[in-house]
Amino acid sequence: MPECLQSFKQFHFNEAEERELAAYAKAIGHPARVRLIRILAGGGCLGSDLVGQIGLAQSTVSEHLRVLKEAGLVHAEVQHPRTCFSLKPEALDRLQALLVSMRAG
Amino acid sequence: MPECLQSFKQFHFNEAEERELAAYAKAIGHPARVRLIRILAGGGCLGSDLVGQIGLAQSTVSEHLRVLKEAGLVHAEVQHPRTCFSLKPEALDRLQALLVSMRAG
DNA sequence: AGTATTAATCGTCATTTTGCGATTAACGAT
DNA sequence: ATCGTTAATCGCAAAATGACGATTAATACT
Repeated sequence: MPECLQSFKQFHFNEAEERELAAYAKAIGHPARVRLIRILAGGGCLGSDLVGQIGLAQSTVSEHLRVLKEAGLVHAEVQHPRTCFSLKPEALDRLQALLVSMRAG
Repeated sequence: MPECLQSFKQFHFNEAEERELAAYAKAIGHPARVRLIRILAGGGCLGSDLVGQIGLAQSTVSEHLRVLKEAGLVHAEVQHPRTCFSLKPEALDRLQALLVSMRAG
């Protein structure tokens, strides 16, 4: 079915957006991080019951959370001994928008 | 703003879907692959003008295409000396649906 | 049979990622 | 001042990824 005859087409690449989308996707690209997002999407946040919910060591969960924070998907609010993690919905909105625009371009 | 008091909530994880979403995201999680998808979304397919469009070696582009194929995002149809690559829109539909359900769960 | 073209594969190297245990830092409570 | 609790960080090992040049495979055309 594919026509294969658009070799000549001009593409206007938005390199910044491409990197932005890739960064979001990369952050989500691990089952443990998908699960973390799933949990955090299910309402506010929790300390590190996250560690309990996922079958991984505390340091490993912390690292995954770091990745998510670095990508801007998750926010951390320190509260005394524990920290409160929460999703940043705007980031997921943005990701979805980037996905759409990638297809429609 | 986050309430941080849902430690007790029960989560029904769909591990298969989590891995599925992570796999899609991981495949997209590289700028070169985002660009490949962008190009392929812009109509049918092309041989390896792809190599020209992206500033990478032929073997590298081939590897990125392999990743995209393995993730089910791209289809390859061999035509004599050259191969015709095309997007699989169902896969992107599925990815978007998984993203939505991850947020709403 | 021999040539040209194109994608895939191989081998290699450097870098990054994943995971763990152990340690550290912060800070409220005793 | 000491004790708990919790998250972050430090090393470290194993594995995966990204990139390249070189080689191979497949197949139309001479």
